[in-house]
Order: sequence, then C-alpha cells, then structure tokens
Amino acid sequence: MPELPEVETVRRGLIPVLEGKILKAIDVYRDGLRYPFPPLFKERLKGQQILNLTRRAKYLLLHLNECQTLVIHLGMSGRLRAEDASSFVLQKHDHVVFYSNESKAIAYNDARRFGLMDLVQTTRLNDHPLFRHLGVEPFDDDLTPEVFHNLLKKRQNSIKVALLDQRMIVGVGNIYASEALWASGIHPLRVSDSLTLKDSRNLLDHIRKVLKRAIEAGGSTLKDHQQPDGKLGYFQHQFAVYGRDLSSCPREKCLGYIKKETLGGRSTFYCDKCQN
DNA sequence: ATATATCCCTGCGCGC
DNA sequence: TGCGCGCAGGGATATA
Repeated sequence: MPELPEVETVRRGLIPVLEGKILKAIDVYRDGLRYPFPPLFKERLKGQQILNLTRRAKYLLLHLNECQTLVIHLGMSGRLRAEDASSFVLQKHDHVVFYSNESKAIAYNDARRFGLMDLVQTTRLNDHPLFRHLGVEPFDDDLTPEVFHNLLKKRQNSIKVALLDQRMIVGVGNIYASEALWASGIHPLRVSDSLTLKDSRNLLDHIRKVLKRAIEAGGSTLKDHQQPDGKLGYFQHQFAVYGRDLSSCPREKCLGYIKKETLGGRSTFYCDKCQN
C-alpha cells in the first residue's frame, strides 16, 4: 500500500484521534510482524501520552513522553483503522489494537505482515538501523535541483530503480516513480547519471507535484490503503500510466501507448514515445 | 561500494 | 466450483 502520500494521509487522519491522547491499553495478537515486537512492548506503551505524530520516509512516528517514539511501517498491506472503542470489532489480520483515553480503538491491520513496529529512544532515532541509511525527504528545502542532480550523478543504475532506492530520496515507491517519470517525460531506463541539471529540476518538480496531488486525493487505494476513518484514497483515478499498460498515452498529442516492463523486479509503466 | 536476485506473507484475479 | 499460477503501494539480505 503505502508510499509517502498514503503514510502522510494516515498520519493526518490519526492526528485528531491520537494527538495528546493517552494510551490506556494495548492488545497485541502476535509476537511481531516483519520483526518481533520489542521486549515489554505493551508495558512500555501503556499509560504513555502521544505528544505528536510525524513521518520520516514511509515511517509513521508517534512521539511519546519520556522521549520514546513508536515507529510504525505499513509494509505493503498495513492499515490503521480508528473506531469508537464501544463498537469496535476485531477483524481478520488485526495484529495490534491501541485504546485511547477518549474511547477510541486504533487497529493495526496487515494481511501480509511486511510492516513493523518498534519503540526507540527519540534521540537515537537517526541511529536506528532502519533510519541510518535513509536519504533526503522530497519536500526538504535543502533538496535543491543541484543537490538532486549531484545525487543522480553518483548512480549508474536506471533512474526508475534509483527513485525507489530510499538511500537517495525517500518516500517515492513503485506507483509514484512511474507517475513522476511520465510527468517529466523521462524514460525509466535512462541511466541516472545521464540526467542533466535541467532534467533533474524537472523530475524533482514532478515528484513533488505528483506526491502533493496524491496526498490531496487521500492517497491511492488499489486494494489495501484506507484512511483511518475508513475513507478510501482516490488518486488511482488520476494515474497517467500505473496499471494502464496497453492503453493510449494520456499526454496531449502523444500517439504512443503505455508499456509495462519489469525493472529491478518491479512493474514499471511508461510511454516510449514521449519519455526519452 | 554497487547492481541483481530472493525472500518474507496473504489475498485476489485469471485461465483452465 | 475449484486449483494452480502470477502478481501486489516495501525493503532487508544474500549473491555476484
């Protein structure tokens, strides 16, 4: 499910439900997800106040008092669902349920269990093995076209694969990589270090635009993504290329059609007429 | 160090 | 209706 826009949508949906609230109880239904939950997971969470919710890359961060941060990743199929505790019903693949002091139940549901949760010292977050190698946030002001260009100059792989590499720029996943490349008119097989400064500026611009539009649409719901209140995302209706192979290229006056190819093990969609 | 392959897991849609 | 196959918003790990 979740690339940056989906995680951001979930974060925003959870703010009114969780910010400032106390975790009154936590139910845990298995030992872990991708990794085991940390020792004394429930005990350490219980009674903690959630000060605020932030996001880093595709990780959702719940900052608690006592300088602890609950790290949540949704993997491919993770969802967070907020309901009134009084009417809450446990569903298949609900692995963890948080109960707030304002009678809300927030269920973490993840069929494939590629997600993860960890509890770490906030000050040591950047040293965490999962965070240590993360690249720059796409909306970071420090990420200028020049900086982006320099990052790309160091890479000999295809630009599509480079965009998915979270060590360079974070948050872009398989959908938005294809979409941003199409919007930029850049072929996914272009070698990263062949992009000019102008290409880099263009691509960065479109990455930001696509991510913004997707956030505004509540993310993309293919199967799993839902906002915490159960609403679906709608950006999938605005896809130019993702999942649209064999249909005609939506670019004005382009007579090409969308192709699908596997790059770095992931499906990639593009128009070879208008992407060069 | 860097590029590809494999694995984790469940569910769904497709062809037969 | 059922079965097997391939594929799915991610990413760590092993292999060359």
